[in-house]
Amino acid sequence: MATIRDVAKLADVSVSTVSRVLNQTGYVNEETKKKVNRAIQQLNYKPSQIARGMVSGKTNTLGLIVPDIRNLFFPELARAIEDFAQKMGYSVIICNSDNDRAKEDAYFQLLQEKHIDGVILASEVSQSHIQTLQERGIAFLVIDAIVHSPPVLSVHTDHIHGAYLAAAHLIDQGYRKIGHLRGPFTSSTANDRFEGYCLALRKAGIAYDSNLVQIGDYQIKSGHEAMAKLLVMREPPEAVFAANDLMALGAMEAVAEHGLKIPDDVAIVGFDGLPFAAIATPKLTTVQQPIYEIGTIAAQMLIESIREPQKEKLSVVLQPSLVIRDSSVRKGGK
Amino acid sequence: MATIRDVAKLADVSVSTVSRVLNQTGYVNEETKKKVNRAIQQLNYKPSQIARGMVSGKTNTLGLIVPDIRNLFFPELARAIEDFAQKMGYSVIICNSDNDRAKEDAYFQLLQEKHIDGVILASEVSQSHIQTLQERGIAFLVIDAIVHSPPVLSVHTDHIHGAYLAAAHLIDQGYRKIGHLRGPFTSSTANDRFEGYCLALRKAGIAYDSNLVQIGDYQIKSGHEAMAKLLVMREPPEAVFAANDLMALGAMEAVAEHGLKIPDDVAIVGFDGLPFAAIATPKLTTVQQPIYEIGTIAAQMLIESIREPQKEKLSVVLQPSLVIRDSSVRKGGK
DNA sequence: CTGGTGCATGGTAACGGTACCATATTTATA
DNA sequence: TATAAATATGGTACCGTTACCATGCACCAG
Repeated sequence: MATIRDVAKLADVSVSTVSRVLNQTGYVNEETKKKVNRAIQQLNYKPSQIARGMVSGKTNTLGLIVPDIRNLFFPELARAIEDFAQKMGYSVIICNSDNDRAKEDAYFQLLQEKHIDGVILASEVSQSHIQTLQERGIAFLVIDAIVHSPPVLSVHTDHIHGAYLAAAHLIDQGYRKIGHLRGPFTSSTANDRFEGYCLALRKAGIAYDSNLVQIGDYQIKSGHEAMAKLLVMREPPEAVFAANDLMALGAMEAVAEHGLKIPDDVAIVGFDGLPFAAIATPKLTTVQQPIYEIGTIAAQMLIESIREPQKEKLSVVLQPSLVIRDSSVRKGGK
Repeated sequence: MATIRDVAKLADVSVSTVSRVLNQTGYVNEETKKKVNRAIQQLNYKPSQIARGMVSGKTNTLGLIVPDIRNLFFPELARAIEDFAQKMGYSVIICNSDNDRAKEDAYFQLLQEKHIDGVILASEVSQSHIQTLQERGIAFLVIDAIVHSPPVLSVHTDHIHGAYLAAAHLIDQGYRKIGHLRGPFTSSTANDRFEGYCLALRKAGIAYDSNLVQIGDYQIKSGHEAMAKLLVMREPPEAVFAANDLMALGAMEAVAEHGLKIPDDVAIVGFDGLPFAAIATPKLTTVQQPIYEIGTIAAQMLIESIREPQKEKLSVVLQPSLVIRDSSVRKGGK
């Protein structure tokens, strides 16, 4: 690999001059500039980002920590982040944490050793890792997570409002006995979505019935099981709001197994707006999260914060929207 | 950030000694080692991978070029690669090429500037990029692609055999008039799958009928359109082998729109074995690619090749398997 | 007693850039 | 015409490591 010194020699100038041409700083004569560029071309010279990083302390690299890139929410998010980052001259290293403390620790070690400029945390966040980042002065941003310490960059969806829209839609369709398949108590999004569900009921004057709320873990199987429990009740709900699309899908399977029809016997609404919701049978009504937008904004805010560290740490909330499809609308009306 | 000099000063030894402790090279007295480790702990010192890269020319970083991480095949692949890489001390930078030449060029520029140790190409590969990598001495491996130049590391699925399994299965079910929704001519996997389809027909003594073969682009919509064309024929096929699961899904939609039932009126088989195939309605019979395994083997081979560049460049072929579900099996038999 | 060998440690030149200072030379300004 | 300002270029320390060489000491064999 050619170095800046090779270029300097070939162009018969000093390394300083080459550096100036490269970075467009200081004064360089037009003729000289051409000479240098010719040499660069000729040697197919590419400045080493490692050496640059050595001097500047910057690597133009971001870390993205997700639980598992295979979870359908994350490829879309990763794509958005990568798109924006690439446009701004950053590359993205992906880290699958599995929400596992040991793995996270290993990644944090790595990100520090590699002098990553910033991190997007789309996984669960532990207080101690946040602290590490703050102490080390590494820029970071959390997605959909609650952080108790001082102001921190964050982006989230308004899960409460989204869940409210979902439940209100079912109420609007005439249902009164509405079940909810909620996510784990440890998940703030699950708690928010549950809250939105309660809010809609309260607003409609419907009494909360804890028997209608089942707990799952955001996976298909748990949705299946939770729904099965509801279906064996003496008076099962006629409509169910699942806390995410995966659980909604599991619920749909359970309903089919019980020989019931969606939406005629049971209406179902999901949450997330993953692509498969549109192609499920029947097509799933769901609360659409603006995933790509979340990713873009996250990347944008993070990069801004890297470039102007003293700037105020903002928190952005995005609104989801209800996408009404077949799974929640009876053909002949209620 | 503490440097090796800070550690040396605190431990009252030379940087050489600290370096020796860090890398476990040369002689270091037990006592001294302890003293140094204590200093490292105390300062929370992490050796800079940038500085190390500066000296060694290695970055312990891999590039993964995919068309689009949102294509369901790739998250699984990426996860496998990342898992193995992480275990071996490498990080992975993802690049979405969109099979776009300009974007690929930009990434290649980047990977060179960042001194990436190796690249996995799961996107289309241009001859000139291969050449660049070879000239620069950057290790690389291609997945599911044909490379015409000298031996190159590669992993692929036996698409011909997989497609053969799919078509043979339909023949086995008693179908004789079997359609095929193929992928683009520019895709070697599409050509292979088409070949496997032809092979099965030939073996069963069924004449090839070009009217039964429609072309798509591996997306849902094209599967839908291609299937629609087949359904309006005077004598539409009773069974269709779609070149991937996405097109199979589109085909299923088209069948439903025509008021026909799967598998009673039309049997369908897909290819890839993506998660949603198992949860589609009806559940889709498909040729399962060992995606995670492909990724693991790819990462393993690439890292080996980085560490021993002179080693022979191997080509590994993995066998897919047919997963028979509801979309291709008539309840009462044919 | 001399010299080789194993152990332990230190000093310092790279690696490939950038930043900063020094030194012309030309041009504009008082 | 003297002097400042703008233009153009070169020299080199430094970023944080590692690799390599040098040095010193203890021990043992000849």
